[in-house]
Amino acid sequence: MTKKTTAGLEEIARAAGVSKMTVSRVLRGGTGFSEETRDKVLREVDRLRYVPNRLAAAFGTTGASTLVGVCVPRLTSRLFAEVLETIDHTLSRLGYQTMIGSHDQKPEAEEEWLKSLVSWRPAGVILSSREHSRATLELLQSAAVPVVEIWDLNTRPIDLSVGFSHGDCGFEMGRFLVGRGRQRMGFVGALAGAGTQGHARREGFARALAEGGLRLEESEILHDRPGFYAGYYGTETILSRRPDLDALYFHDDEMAIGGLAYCAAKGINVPGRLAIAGWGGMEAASILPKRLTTTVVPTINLGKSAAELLVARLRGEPCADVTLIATRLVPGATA
Amino acid sequence: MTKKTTAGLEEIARAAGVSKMTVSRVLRGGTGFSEETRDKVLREVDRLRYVPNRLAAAFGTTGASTLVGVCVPRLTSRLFAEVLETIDHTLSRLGYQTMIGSHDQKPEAEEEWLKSLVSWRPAGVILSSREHSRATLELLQSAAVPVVEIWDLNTRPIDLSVGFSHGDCGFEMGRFLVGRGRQRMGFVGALAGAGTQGHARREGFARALAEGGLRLEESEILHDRPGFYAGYYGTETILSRRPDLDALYFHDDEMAIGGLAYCAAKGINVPGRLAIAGWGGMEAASILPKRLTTTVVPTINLGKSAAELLVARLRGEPCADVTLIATRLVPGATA
DNA sequence: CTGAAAGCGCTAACAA
DNA sequence: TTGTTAGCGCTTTCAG
Repeated sequence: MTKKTTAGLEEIARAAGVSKMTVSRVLRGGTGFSEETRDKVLREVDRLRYVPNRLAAAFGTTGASTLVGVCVPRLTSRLFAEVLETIDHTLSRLGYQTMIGSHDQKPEAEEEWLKSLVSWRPAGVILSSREHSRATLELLQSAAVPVVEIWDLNTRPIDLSVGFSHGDCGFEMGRFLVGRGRQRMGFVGALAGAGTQGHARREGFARALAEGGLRLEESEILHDRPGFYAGYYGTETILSRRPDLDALYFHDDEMAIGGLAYCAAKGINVPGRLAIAGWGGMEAASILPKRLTTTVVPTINLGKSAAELLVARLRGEPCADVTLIATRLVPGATA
Repeated sequence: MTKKTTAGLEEIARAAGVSKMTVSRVLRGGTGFSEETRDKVLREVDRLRYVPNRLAAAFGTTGASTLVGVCVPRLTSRLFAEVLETIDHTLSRLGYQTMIGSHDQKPEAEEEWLKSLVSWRPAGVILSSREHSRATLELLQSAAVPVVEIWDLNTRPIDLSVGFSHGDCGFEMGRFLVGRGRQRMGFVGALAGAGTQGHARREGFARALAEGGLRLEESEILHDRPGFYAGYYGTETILSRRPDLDALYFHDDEMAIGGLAYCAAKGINVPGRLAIAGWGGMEAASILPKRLTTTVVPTINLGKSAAELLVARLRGEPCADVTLIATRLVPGATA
């Protein structure tokens, strides 16, 4: 029963009256064969419906597969989904294939995923968490594979880094709200499964307030995933403690929209009595009754850069170690 | 320079004083070795930081890799992201790894992805589109690989199908609105990149109206992606043509929320003057000022079932060809 | 319970 | 321009 199911190089070679090597060369579009041979080979490839076996190819050339592992916090996070989709498109256009993983902010999960990935001898790895376990670092080291760290810019990357500074996002928004004359500001965040460095934004935000002679009056960090619910209830909680706040900076847009929903439900005037600012730039943010003041993250640009840089590195082309992707504060009608 | 970079079975075998085969057997947890041998081997595996080479394993056993290809319309579609995430988790827990793809509703894109996938000799494939190109079908056939079609239930599947009926979703919502006494209903949809069989829901919806002695008065199908914007403008357009409509059924929740935003902006009373119903069950739908009337799709359940069925099939266990996943109409405050 | 031999389909290196 | 040889690291098969 060791019958072969599909035609291999061997069959094509025989049918075309050449050797396997010649077929291989033609298929990989190199040089070293005549026009005539090429046509003959391609004809047979087509006729016999040859499907290459990349498993064999990758295996045969120890350490030159076209598999790329990409690990994000969650596939269901809108921003990361955009990044992932862009990476996948870009990579496949360049002849690589993506193996995904998600770590949900747990370094052990990333580690376990990587362990499994490395056994496929990938050509490269794209990681999106800031913290890596010791074992992860060792694995990466011994796998001797290019690594791109994305999202949160790492100025001393393992290898390559593409991203932006969350602290700067927060700082910029803080300065913006100070400029708008807000006096008593609060932050509503979420701990679990954030993956978005909300705390760094909060700190940058606080720094900007301090620079403006103010302070971050109150923070409400939910032990929950960021989302509409969390934003709604977080707003309720923080306002019950400090009804005098006149501005709220949220972990992200979904939470900010939850906050807006709370205000709408309770008749709190936005931005008259309370300013609301989000982060991330989701589509909804720009259409909801009042366009949300937020920071737009260019996910497409980020994903494309990450994928292209990885491939450049793989091809031995020179490439920048650290690539900053600019975010953009977009003032809306809520702050 | 043909130096090996990592330890292989060979090295472990030598270090443990046994043969490669014994190491292989121990590692795969089969039988045919003593306690003592196993401990010795595992100790060396650990000490030498052995990383198996799955490329070699998959290659060596022609047609038995642990790769599973999953193709969805878009990674950025919330519902599909949930399905994909669940599939990925389930598969990796069962020892398989996911290779993703997205086709953006274009059969050729699915075909191209599949062509590339098949060259990795995957153990199985999960597809989410209803239409497949002729070449796709042929490839699937000749790859002789289990196929699970998800999302839109296919009652005559290529192999296995897991999903629900979009027509039934629409029908159920139609009957619900008729029951609520609505008289003049419209549908707001979107064509591009839907991947969600919106037209099937629309038809089911219209059928229910007909059954109630009514008809679908007006449809506005945008040549755009479904989303907040599309919902907003679609509502504006359909109401400008038919200001007398008293209920609107939307392609999905995002569009419905866009519609709600339009009503809020124009002071249209919901549901007093206009009822609004969505589809999909996004989180936001249940918190926005008024909880949206919608149909909840159990994405987790769907993804889990699909992955488990595929694995059952791979293991030769008996499994149902067609698995219906029940959706649930959740009445809110908008209809 | 353990081992030796063969081979999966391809590509690198060398010949011709 | 083309062909030959060897081997990637593992598993299957068969023999101890």
